[in-house]
Amino acid sequence: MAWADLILPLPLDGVFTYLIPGGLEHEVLPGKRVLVPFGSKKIYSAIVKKVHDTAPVDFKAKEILSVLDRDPLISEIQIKFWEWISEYYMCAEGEVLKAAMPSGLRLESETRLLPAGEGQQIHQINDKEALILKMIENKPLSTINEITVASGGKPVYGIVKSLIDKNIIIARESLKEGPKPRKEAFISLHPSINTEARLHEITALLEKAPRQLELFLSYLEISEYTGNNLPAPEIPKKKLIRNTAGNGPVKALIDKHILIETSYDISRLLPTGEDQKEASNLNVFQAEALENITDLFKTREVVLLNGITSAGKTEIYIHLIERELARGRQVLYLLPEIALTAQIIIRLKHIFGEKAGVYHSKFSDSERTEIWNRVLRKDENDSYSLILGVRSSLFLPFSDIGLIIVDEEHENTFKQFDPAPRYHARDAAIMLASMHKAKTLLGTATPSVESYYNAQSGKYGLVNLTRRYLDIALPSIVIADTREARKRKKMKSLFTPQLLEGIELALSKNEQIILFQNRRGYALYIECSDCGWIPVCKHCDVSMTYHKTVNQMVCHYCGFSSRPGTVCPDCGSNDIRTRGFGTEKIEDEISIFFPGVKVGRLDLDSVRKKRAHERIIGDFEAGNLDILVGTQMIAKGLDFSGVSLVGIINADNLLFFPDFRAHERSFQLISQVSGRAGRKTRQGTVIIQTGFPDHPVIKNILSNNYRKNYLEQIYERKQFSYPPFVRLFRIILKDQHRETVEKASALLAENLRKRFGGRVLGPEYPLISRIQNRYIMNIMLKIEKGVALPKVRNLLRKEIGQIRSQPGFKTCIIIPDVDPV
DNA sequence: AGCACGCCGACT
DNA sequence: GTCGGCGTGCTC
Repeated sequence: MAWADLILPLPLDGVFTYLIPGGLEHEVLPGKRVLVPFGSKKIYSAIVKKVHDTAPVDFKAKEILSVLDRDPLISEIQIKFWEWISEYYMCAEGEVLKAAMPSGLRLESETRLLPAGEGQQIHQINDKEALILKMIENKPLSTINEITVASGGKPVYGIVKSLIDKNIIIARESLKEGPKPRKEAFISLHPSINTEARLHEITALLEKAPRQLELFLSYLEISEYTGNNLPAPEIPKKKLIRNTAGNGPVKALIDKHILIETSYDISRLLPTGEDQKEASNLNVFQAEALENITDLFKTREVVLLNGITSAGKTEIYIHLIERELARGRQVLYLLPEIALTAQIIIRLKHIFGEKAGVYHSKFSDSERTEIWNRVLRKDENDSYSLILGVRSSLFLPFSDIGLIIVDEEHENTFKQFDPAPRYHARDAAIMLASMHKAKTLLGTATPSVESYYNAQSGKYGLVNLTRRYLDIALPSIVIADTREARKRKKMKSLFTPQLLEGIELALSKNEQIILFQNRRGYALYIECSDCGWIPVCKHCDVSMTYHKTVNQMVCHYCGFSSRPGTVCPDCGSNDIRTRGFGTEKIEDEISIFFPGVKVGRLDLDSVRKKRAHERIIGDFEAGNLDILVGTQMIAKGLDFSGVSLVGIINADNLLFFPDFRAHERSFQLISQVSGRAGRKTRQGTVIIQTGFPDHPVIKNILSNNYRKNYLEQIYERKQFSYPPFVRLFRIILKDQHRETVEKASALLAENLRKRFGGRVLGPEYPLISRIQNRYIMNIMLKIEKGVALPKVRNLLRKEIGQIRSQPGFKTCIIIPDVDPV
């Protein structure tokens, strides 16, 4: 056993074999991190995948420099899961590693070096080693990179390694490393001060130190402590010193043993124990659904819970989670980014307290590392056994999952697109669950066609929950025909008379309104009305969206922005107008039609700033806003009791989006948004503006008929060979030169057709044919059921490799995207 | 990905 | 004459 196959955090296929140096034989184990040299300069920390005794034949293995962990950091199941993701989604295992681990745990050439410290034997060291050692002694915690630079750019790892071997220096070990959790200081009274008499004594004692006295009294006031032999409450230090100058008095009182200061991890201070609530009792329909789920889990790995909005799915989840935790197993509750809101977090935190951890993309790396560690340390008192997280929380180091809940299962944001691995969190969750011998529950009001199909075919269990919690009436839906209104010249800007009346009525009754528009920005574009010139992004092939508040035109694909001129650069005309409309413009128009009304906006632009999202939602909840204008962000997981009207400004740009999922998505989105209307007591109203009131999807929405919509969709999918009847592979080609992508795509498509025939579609330019100066072409592969997928993948890999190896195509980026959404 | 090597154009 | 551009090959 002398070699180790390693996964390096690089987008390179396969593993890399390194020699295990003498002395490390028993330390190099699967799942541990090791430090290795790679290429001429770099040092990476890699994960050991396998240890073996097969000598490599066609290359000379380098040696592992050091082992970073005492115990494996990655379990066997995780390695298997990474392997599956990389195989299924056709990416390198290194790319999975990068997505899976917080970068804090992935030290690269940033590895810090330390002198080994006292009591070391004196070894013989040569001049070079002495020099490096000196550097490390002078500046402990230097990185390998820094030392390389300091020694004139010459590779130093050999020297570093021999110093590590001689135990003269050490690479900082994982056990000591990692970011410190953020702490918050709390102030309490010294335990000896616990009677009213003592309090009086202290007050007298502090007579001559007015500032300290003031502080002491202010503690008593805030904490409402009166001394009755009870322990004094801890209050946040921030709160105590808010009105005092500086830290001096606090320190003085601590020195006098009057106050004591304690620090806690901030993450433990999120809503916890004190107001912990019980899960509420289930109504008869929920109880029945719960029982059905339990029953189906006896025979199925996956159950789809199709529960309409407001049916109380979360309550059912809570009961299932409680049961699983009681069995000592872990639970993962996955939500799409936009649905993971404060509302749901607080609710679950109240019930599960410190057992529940939240994993969100907005967390800093140190917070992620902290969560990682708390999942890893199962069964310790600060460990998390329930994780509430976004798709990447699939990669947390669970050791024994009992249940994975995928809420809002139909959301396409569960599919990662940008960097590899391009995985679908719902599908990956099902795989992960099976590796843990756990069950998966998919929950949604509007199942994806794929999942519902699986439920119909018996592959998944299906549980319906059709009764709204407390029997709240469904909102009444009004279709406002924009074409008709336009014909009669009744349209006022973007609004039909129905919508304007609806808004007015709601406002008069002091009720709140949500307006949904699927586009952000002010205008979709600016146009010269004389020559038709439209400004386009100079890096991408899209027209620029005009944002009025900043007077900028912004490209929503690459973020490039520029200031619009007042004259057309093409023809010199100064008749430049805005066309189309986004959320910003609606916000603007509302204040014209309804002066004095308070309007808020919730879209990607308005929530860029940290906490802006919470602030806007909070304002709306508190009734400080009358109208909330937003994109799909408003559709998810929010529960506003004061809303009586939901307006959908333009359903048509959803319905006619050129994609085979457009109808499915329209139904889902409009249902979700509608669900925001009139939740608690009153019946709400939804007004949908469309030019096509007879469109089948609109009809299905009117009759609230998910099933009919599904049947229409599944029929189309079958007719035109789309998932779930076929499996899609999209191959994306990108290059800076139009000609290169076109030639490479044409050749790849031609070669693929030789193997797959008519299953190959394209190449085609996508809707946006150039992004960030790269031209893009897509080839689609439709593989019918029953064809062996590993074979397909191998052929695809081979053909892609074949194109990549040709001179002239070397610069072309070729990316397979499996099960694209 | 990141780095070295090597081959061509515009510069001190 | 050389500096630096990118196209290409390689990394255990």
